[in-house]
Amino acid sequence: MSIDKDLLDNLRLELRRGTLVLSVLSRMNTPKYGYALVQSLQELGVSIEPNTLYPLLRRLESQGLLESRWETDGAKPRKYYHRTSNGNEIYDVLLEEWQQMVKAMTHITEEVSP
Amino acid sequence: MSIDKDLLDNLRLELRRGTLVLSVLSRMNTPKYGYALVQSLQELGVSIEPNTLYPLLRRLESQGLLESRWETDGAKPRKYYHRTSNGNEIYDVLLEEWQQMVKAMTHITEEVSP
DNA sequence: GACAATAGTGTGTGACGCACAGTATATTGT
DNA sequence: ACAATATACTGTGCGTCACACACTATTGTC
Repeated sequence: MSIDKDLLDNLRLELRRGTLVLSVLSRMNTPKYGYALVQSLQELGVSIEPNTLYPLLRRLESQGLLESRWETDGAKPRKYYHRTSNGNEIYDVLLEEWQQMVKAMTHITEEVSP
Repeated sequence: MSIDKDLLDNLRLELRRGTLVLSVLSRMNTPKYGYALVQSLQELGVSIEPNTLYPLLRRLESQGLLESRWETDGAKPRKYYHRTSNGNEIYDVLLEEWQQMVKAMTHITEEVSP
């Protein structure tokens, strides 16, 4: 029986929810702009489309975790984002949550069911 | 500045999506019924409400990953679930996905941003 | 001038954890 | 005997977000 690709893609997508926020916030201790962030996340093993990242950056800004400023000096205008102090706090707590979850998941998937 | 609890709860919930499927599937190599599963997941560090677990079990069955049968011998009728062969395959692949994700997340959150 | 790369915005959809509401029966406590 | 609690389950709607689709604009390369 072959695996249902649609179902697998769907489950994979559900696993990604939430972790993208953590990935992005982890990079934003120093200012970065969207296009370069796509590249550097890719290099670090987190594949994300521009169409997903730009709205995410804007949402995190509206939620008060990031703030932005335009750099228009160069050839192309770029919107730089960085974490706010609130974003720093939320990031720290979320990272802890993630680590607890990983421990729990490691424990439960290694425990043999009776 | 105090942390926005609502936002944190929301982000925490997003992190949970997907992992509950993995948690539940990990337990279903041997048949189990809903109420006991809530208890045993709780003991293994995965807190889940019955109102969340029962619909999840039914959804996984409709997706072909679990199948069920009623046990009506005892004092109370119980619906036992266990993984299908398709569910076994999906579980193995999803577990691998999760482990890749954990590695990527560990890498990216430990990497100091320039 | 055509095409690719760079850099961004706007909008709608599908899926799921959750909350709320509910049913039914057995067991325990008074 | 009756109330409270525990056990065991079903039904339904909502909020949220990663994604897909569509789009704009300018620079760089050939």
